[in-house]
Amino acid sequence: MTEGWEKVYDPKRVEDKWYRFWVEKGYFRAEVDSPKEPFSIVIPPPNITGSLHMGHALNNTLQDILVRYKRMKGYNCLWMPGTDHAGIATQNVVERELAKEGLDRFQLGRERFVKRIWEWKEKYGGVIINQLKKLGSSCDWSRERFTMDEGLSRAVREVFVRLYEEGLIYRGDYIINWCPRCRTALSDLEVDHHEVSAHLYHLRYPLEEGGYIVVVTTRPETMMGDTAVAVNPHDRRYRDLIGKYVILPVVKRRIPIIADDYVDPEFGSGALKITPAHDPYDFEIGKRHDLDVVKVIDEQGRMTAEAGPYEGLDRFQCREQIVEDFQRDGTILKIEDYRHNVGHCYRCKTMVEPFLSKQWFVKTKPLAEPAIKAVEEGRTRIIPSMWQRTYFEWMHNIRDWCISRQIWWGHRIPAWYCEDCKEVTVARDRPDRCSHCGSVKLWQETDVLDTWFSSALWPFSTMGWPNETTELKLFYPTSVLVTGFDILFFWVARMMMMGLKFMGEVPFRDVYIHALVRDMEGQKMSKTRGNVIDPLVMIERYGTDAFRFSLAAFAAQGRDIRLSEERIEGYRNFANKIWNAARFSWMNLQDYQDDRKEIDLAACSTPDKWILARLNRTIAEVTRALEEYRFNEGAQTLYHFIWHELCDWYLELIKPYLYQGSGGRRATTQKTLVYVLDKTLKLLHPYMPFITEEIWQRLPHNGDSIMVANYPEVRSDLVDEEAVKEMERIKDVITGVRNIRGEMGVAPLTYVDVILVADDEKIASSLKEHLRFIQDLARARQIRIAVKGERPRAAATALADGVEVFVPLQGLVEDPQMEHRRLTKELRKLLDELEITQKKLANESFLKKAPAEIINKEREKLQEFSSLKEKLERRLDIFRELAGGG
RNA sequence: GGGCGGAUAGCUCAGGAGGGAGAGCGCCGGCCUUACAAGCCGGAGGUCACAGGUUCAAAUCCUGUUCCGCCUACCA
Repeated sequence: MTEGWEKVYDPKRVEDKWYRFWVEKGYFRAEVDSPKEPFSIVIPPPNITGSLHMGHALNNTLQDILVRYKRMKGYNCLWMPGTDHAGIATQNVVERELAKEGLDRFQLGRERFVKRIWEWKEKYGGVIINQLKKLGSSCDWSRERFTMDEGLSRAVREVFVRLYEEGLIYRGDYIINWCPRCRTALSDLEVDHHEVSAHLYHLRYPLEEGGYIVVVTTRPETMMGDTAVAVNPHDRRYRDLIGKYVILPVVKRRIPIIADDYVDPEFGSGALKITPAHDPYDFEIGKRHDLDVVKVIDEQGRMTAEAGPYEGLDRFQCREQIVEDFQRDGTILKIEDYRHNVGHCYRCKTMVEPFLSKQWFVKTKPLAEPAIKAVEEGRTRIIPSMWQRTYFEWMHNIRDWCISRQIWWGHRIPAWYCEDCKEVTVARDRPDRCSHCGSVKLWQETDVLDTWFSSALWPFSTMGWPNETTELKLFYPTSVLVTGFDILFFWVARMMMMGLKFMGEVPFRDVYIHALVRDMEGQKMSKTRGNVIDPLVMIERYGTDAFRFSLAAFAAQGRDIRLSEERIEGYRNFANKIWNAARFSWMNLQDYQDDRKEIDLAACSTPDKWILARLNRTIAEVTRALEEYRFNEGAQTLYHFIWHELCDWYLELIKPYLYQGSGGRRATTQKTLVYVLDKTLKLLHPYMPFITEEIWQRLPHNGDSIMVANYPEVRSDLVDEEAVKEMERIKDVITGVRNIRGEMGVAPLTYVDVILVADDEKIASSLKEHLRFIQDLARARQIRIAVKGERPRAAATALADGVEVFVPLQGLVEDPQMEHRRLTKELRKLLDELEITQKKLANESFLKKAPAEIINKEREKLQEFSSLKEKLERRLDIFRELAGGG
């Protein structure tokens, strides 16, 4: 009888099946020759080293919801998938692998090492893609891209050359962030600052003419690189010393005392040691004062020959050693505890070293301006809008972007150096001769580009740029970018700059910034904290649909998500609820015949009309929510409609019609049921793709797949407000009786009698018409209906709109206290509300200034409350009488 | 130092273009009522952080305070 309809929904049996089906049917594919309006999203490409974490899961769930929704809405959808080569991260992974074999990349050499990474990529790089599929992502996999593809690499070279030719890429000596472990430069963004415990060392630097000056530093190991001591020009203490010399301890170098406004006289001793090679601001000061630059730390974080006796020591060992030595010889006057922020490599957590070296930079200001303007003018919207501020803040203070990396995995910079004239030739392809002297002795730059350089081109490079492709014409600018705020600067801002520069148009119309997923304590999930919840485990445990729905339900705008497994469990139950509602429907649709006709509202029962009205409200709400990226509101609306309206009420109400309704009534009910289920499943499909497809296919339906069916539209012609009001009254009566039963301890199986006293004939006849529902759902046997008739004395009371509900109960005469207490409680609540309303209406300025609509509403409330109050008090009198013995 | 966000039921959080406080989970009471015990019915529980202000009306708007969180920054 219920073949294949187990009592408990089993996601495992259906998910892979439908995913394969969709792929085989080609539903995920975008069309290049379609008249349909385009809708496009490029995926934030996950790193090839990555495996699916909560961030990916949320990010891709939201994208998939949007794409599935738009696809059903009739758009020609392109969801462009792909992966990122993740330069440093990937190189690190493969280096670790080598280390296990006792090798390092230098032993292998560049070529073999890069080959080794490609091999690794072929083997493991697709892991995350399969995980995305597991999540149900409906990307156009036939277009999958990789940032080191031939096509994308060509785009990278093209952009590099053009920027270079325009003078927007330059090469020069600057202080950059250097990771001594990765042995590469990092951009400012790739440095994580966090507070560490350290010390402030007060060092005594002897003056040439005798005496000394005290400088304060956190990094005594850099002192051999000092080339000046700076003081504030207005600092009286040192005014006389300006222009004098200090003899640097250890290396005995003679260095000047200079004056610079940068020095804060309030801090420390007011004298600052200047190490131009190892501090970004010292470097600036050095330039201003034309100071020497002495490097004392090398690219591996070890002391150089300039460090004299400390040569060869690691920078931290050197600090220990020098502190020990200086304590012994009295150079250190004082050591204070000190907490300050220090930069760390975002990939390997090593403390970064400000390091002077020759690097390639992008001049960002000219690129940032149009990107700022585009957002100001609303050509790109950032949602929620609070992130706009952050975007502007960063864009206005943008600094040049260091794009060269001293690693081997990545796009090698297309610049060639001439051995003869030492000049640089930048070209799309390897040049035959030096563009300056014509020499053929050329060697290519060994540095590669920052990974984010290629991802900045992603929205157009994936569509075939620099060729003028149909894809670009159709799908650029993309409709929306969905991403986390953590890469707003890294990625979004740079895509804006590059998109505007090379496409002359913004890369996306909307940017939807979603929250970060945290654990239940609000901590960022991380492997080191051990608080990671693995999405794949959640999928395994609760099913993809429940998991996706949870993420969407959590995704309120502008707030972080604290994921709790209990909530996921709750939505697993929701999936099961839907399954069982479908199961029930299926059982009652065995003889259903699709007459292919429109719903005839006139032929519908009141519950039918009610659910149709509620359905339409739901369609409107969910559609609005999705259009506004309010995923959680859509989820909430669906949850409430399906569980608390469709299941709790409608399915219960129609049981009598389905079980023993006469032919016509049963058929109409079936028709409405099929209609409502069909629309509901479609509404839900973007959130829960698998279970909706499974059920939809099992129930009467038209079409091959729910994922290419039309998304429901509001049908106001199917909304009958009168019927809704009528139904709500019946529901209130039922709830009233249930409440009495519950409160008075009537056993669930016991039938009660009910007396309904209606305010007027119309209400009475409506009640009469729907008697059956009250009998069934309130478990009432006899129901008497009267208009303003005599109220029974020994009966419990409930009130609904236009009707008083009485349930005569044995024992009420003997123990009237119970009902008295119940009514008193009701009355107390009512009186509070009544008082508020009365006060408002007694207030003259309210009557004068409030809109008529509100005043009317208050008046209606007053009427309603007064009438209820009267009724309640009348009942209370009776029970006071009974309690008091007359 | 600058910027941003949060503070609502025991817990996790919605809501908020100002007009009768919501959900899930948890809790209490009762039910295996033939779709579902991953369920059904009923119930309790909130001075919407604190102090001012605007308004006829503030959880919602404004100002300040406190406490949390995040981003950003060259005070050695």
